[in-house]
Amino acid sequence: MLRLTKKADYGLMALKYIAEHPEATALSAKDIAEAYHIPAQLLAKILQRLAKVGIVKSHAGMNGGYSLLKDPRKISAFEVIFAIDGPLFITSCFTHEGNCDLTNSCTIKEPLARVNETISSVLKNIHISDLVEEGRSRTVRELITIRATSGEKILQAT
Amino acid sequence: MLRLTKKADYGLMALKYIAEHPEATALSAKDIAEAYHIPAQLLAKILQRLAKVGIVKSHAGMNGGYSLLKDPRKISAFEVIFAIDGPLFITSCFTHEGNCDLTNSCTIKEPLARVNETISSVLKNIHISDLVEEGRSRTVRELITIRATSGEKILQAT
DNA sequence: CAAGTATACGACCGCTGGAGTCCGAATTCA
DNA sequence: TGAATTCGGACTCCAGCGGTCGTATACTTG
Repeated sequence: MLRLTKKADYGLMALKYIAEHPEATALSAKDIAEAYHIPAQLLAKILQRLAKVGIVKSHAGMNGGYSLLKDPRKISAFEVIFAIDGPLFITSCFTHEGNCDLTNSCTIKEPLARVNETISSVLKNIHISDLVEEGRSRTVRELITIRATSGEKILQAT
Repeated sequence: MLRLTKKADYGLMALKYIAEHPEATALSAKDIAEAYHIPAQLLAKILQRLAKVGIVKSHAGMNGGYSLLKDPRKISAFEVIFAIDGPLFITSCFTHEGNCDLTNSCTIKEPLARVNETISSVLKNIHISDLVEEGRSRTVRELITIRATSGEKILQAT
């Protein structure tokens, strides 16, 4: 019902991969792409965008590639997705300032904006350092249960 | 970054409208569409799908239309969106059973599935009765702050 | 310096899926 | 019977995603 673009997916995967290899000074887009079996050219464009935002640094030339510019614990999934896909909101007619062509008729927008904010905060609280850790330890199950109860708390507020 | 389809939007708006007019035995798709300035034919198809699932009842013939079949407090935004858009997940390669073509390479999927669950639970806890109320009273601001703190709780768990 | 490797970036394209339309049939009320 | 309405399939239109290509540029190494 809600879809994340493949580009954002690839971006997160690539960042995770780089974070997992701190010993390498730079990893080429080609190498990362081969590791995940995704098109190299596409991944390169994604990494370029991440470089523009300052999440990643690019090294041209031989033995070049990309390296993290920020602490993995400081890179949230939100900013990655934002950098790649741009600002898209859950409600179709929601701009940065929340304008709607039919302000009076779209009374649904307010509660949906709340949902939008919830999703944003969740994504902001997930960092690529989390992705690296979860690949090894099995804390995922616990987190899911925690997540479920917190969801109920939101309900009770209504 | 995450988009809800217009159809789902329209469906929620229509259900809210019907819930706001309990005195009417049946509201035609045309009437609802005109109230919100949305294409009537499209809304009709949306309501048909909601009728199939049992959320709404259809009355053919003159003075026909649609009426709620369930208590507005028992209709969650989740089931409405699910009925209209079908099962779409945040990760592109996530089926009902969670299969992925590259199981080993897509290590990102687990944490994203958690996000997916979070969104689901939030949507399950929003009912169209909430939409009706929020259109009048100003409880939205409070709810947003509550939501923000609960998001932080999810963070702390990591 | 020259060759080779990598990023940088814009142009391009196929295609899926969302948004919306059209039309004929069935149903019901006046 | 006729008007209003739902029902449902088929259809068009088009934006945007996913992906490719080609060229320019930057850097490293021999």
